[in-house]
Formats: sequence, structure tokens, C-alpha cells
Amino acid sequence: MEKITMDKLINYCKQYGFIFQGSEIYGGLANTWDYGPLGTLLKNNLKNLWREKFIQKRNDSYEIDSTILMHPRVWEASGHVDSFDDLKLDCKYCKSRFRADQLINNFDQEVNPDNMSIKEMEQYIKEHKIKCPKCQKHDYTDIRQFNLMFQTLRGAVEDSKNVIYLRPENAQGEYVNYLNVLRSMRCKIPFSIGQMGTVFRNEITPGNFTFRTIEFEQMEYQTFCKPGTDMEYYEYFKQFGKRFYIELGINEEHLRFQDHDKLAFYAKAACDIEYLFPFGWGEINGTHNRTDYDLKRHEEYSGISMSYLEPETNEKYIPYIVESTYGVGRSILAILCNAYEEETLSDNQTREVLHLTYDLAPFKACVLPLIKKQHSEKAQEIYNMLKNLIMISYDDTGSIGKRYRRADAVGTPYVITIDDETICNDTVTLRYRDTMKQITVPVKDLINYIKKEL
RNA sequence: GCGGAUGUAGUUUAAUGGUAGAACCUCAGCCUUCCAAGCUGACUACGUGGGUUCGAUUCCCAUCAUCCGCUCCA
Repeated sequence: MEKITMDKLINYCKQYGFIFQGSEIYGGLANTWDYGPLGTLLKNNLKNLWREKFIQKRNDSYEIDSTILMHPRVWEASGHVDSFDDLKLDCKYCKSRFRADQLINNFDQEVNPDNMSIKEMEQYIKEHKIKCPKCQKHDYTDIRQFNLMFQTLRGAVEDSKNVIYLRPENAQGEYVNYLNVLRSMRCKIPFSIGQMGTVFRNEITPGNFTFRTIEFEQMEYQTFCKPGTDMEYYEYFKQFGKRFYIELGINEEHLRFQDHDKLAFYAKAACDIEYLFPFGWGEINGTHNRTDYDLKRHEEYSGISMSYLEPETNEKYIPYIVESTYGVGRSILAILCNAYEEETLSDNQTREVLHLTYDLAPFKACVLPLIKKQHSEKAQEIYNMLKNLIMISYDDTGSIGKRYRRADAVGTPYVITIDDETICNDTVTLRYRDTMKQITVPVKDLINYIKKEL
């Protein structure tokens, strides 16, 4: 089995309609990728499986759908405005980048750069001829604002007061709705709020196909728990996440936990699940113990009490939050890398196969008339019957062998071939992707055979 | 963001200062009773924008994108 390269995967995804480069006809927009027809089916299947596992099958779990644009104060409270609003400048000589405030502060600790405008900082650095800490030259670019959050303006009039942000994470949507969910669903702690949604990050780094993009979807699961039980949930959801990936068919040997040594400002503990991509290990899930940081901050900034009154003990506390976030695009990428195989058959021929689980496969089955002229009518009939039950495709171009290969290449687990027997006896040939085994089954029983391994 | 490399059909590629040829793929027709067969035909390309030139896909510049390395990274 040959290891797939990213180049090959990008071509494959384009050829079969999984993933296309964003805005391709205009030369592309860096770090954006569009999901094509098959990619969208695959992505929706993944999201549905996540929903089933996290919302449907777990007690006290609720899915919400909050807005991308939120009150700017949300991001002040969350800490995103401060920690990502860095003013930086580069040394033109040695190309090092520095934070403007730190440069000034290191030069003279008496000066407070926080009160200075960008212009004033630039002037200060120029006037005092502050040298580059690295190469001791004095030749800087202008100060530029680096913020991981995308901004847009609300209202027709351009005014800095009208700046609003595109969310860089979904989590705050769950936090600001914590009280609403608590009351409307009559929750008791512990309970969980999940959300799938698109987030935006102004990443500078180019990103290994869909691994790092400026716009991406996350599937988030926030568990609100009693302080003291938080580490228990944290450990639990790490394992839960790994099992989720194994159930998606991911090779366990290509999964690992990676604890963070550098913690984000909100976290007490953080651990990633990483997948071994062709370019190396990369994060596909992050589990964080966010403590009561976020709810405390929202209480402080909004003036609304975030505390929970435990009915049995009358104990009042702000819940701790354990977050487990799944990158949708990254999970899809891991699934594709994991499933793709260029298989050499016994007769030394090769076929491309996507070993997707039945639930993930874009099409569950493909209907083929053996001879287009003779069997199309019957094949259409069976196709029309099955499409009411499952997502299915139809292919009548090229030789029968070529059509089998095309179905394999997009991960379709079953191929149903219609021939003279179908017309005479109402039986079809059902062929299974992974074993290439084929059996004859009556049309009326067909649906019962699909989803079974042959 | 910095440095290096690259950019010709969907993919892989060839040639050229006088606007491009192929293979595979795709599609149509013929043929074909179960794993990329054959025949005939069709479609489709010089990333974008400037400049030099009588003329640029080719030379120059910029830009966009991709890859590699650094940097950065919730």
C-alpha cells in the first residue's frame, strides 16, 4: 500500500469532486478551499455522525446554532481582542519581527506604550533610535496591526465604533447562551452544549491543503460541570474523542495524544488528538479545561450572574467548562488520508480505492446497467426505487470494469449491476468494494444486503 | 511576513520571439453479458496585469497561487 502524498490527494480531491481550490478561476484565494458535491456529502455525513454520538446518544446534551457576528464586548470579555490585537513591526535589515510596545518598554520601562497611538509609537521609536535587539540596526517597517480576528463594519457609515468581528471560535456562542439553555431545557449540572459552525482566523501561515484555512468549521462540545469534577471530564473527553475517530475508521496507530506545555490564557489543561498526516502529526481535536474563566469574564463584562445554584445542596458556584473541539476540515482530511489506497490487484493492475465506512461514504451504492442499450430501463427503475431509501449514484458510461473502478475511487461500498437475469428473474449482482466479492440477490431483498459486509 | 523554486487542457507533460503537440481523463457514437479492452469522433491550455517588441506562452516587472525552508500560531 502506497503512502499518499499531499499533491496526489489534492489532485484526487479535485478530480472526483471532493475539494476544489477557493475562487479558482480568479487564480485562487490563499487558504480557502471549497467542498464539491462528494466532499459536501462526506462532510455532512461526518457532521451527522458527530451529532448522533455527541447530542443524540449522550444524556443532557443540547445542540445550538449561534450567530457568527456577536456583540464586540463578547470578544473583549473572552480576551480575544487584547491577546490578538498586537502591533508589530519588522526590522528591515535582519527581518525579525517585534511587538512595538515591547520594543518601547524594553528601551525605557518608565514609558507606557499602552497610551500611545500607532503614530506616536512609530515616532517614539524613530526619535529614540531604538535599535533592533537582534542586529542592532535601526531600520524598521511601519507598525502594522496583527489580529487573528477578521473584522467587518456594521452600518453604512465607516466608523471605528462600528467594528464587529467574525467569530474566531464558536465557544462564546455556547457561553453567552449558557443561561438560556440552562433555563429552557431545565438543565442540571453537569450538562453539555454542542455546536457546529464556521469560524474565521486571519492566519498568516500557508496551510497544507485544507489543514490550515482562514475559514473553517468546528464541531464543539462544551460540558458545564461542578468545580473539582473538571479534570475527570477532561480525561473522559480525551478518550471519548479518540474512540470517535476510531469509529470513523481511522487507523489507531496514526492517532496520538499531545499535551500542551504552553497553555492558552483560558486553559488549565489542554490536550490535542493528532493524526499522522503525510506532512507529519497535526491536531484534529483539542480538549481544554477552560475552568470558570469564560463565564467569570462574561459575568464581569455583562453584569449578569453566571452562577448555578445546586438544588440539593443549595451550593452556588460558577461552573467549570471542559471543551472538546473537532476540526471538521481537518477531520475530513484525516479521513481522506486514512481511506485512500492505490491498490495493486492480483493481476498486477491497480485501482484507486477509498476505504470509507458505510456511514461516511458519499454514495452508499451505485447502479450500473451491464449493457447500456439493453439494461438501462430496468436499471433506472431500480435506481429510482433505491434513491428514496439511500444516497445512491448511477453510471452508464464506459465499460463495466471502468464503472466499478470509478465507484471504488469515491468510496462507494456497493455496486449493483443490472443484467438479463434482472429482467428475467429479478435478481441483481451485488458487489462489495473492499473484498470485491459479488453475490446474486433478489431485487426485493436488495436493501437488506446493503450495509452488511460481504 | 521573509528567503528559494515553480506556473502550458481536468491531470501529467512537449515545443517555440511569429499564439501550441501528445498521453491519460471526460463526453458522444459503434462494439461489448461483470473489473480501467478496442475503434471513430468531440471538448478543453500558455495563472493574471503591465512593459519591451512589428509581434510575447517564450524576455523583463508586478501580482496571484502552489511547493520547500524559516517565522508565526488558541
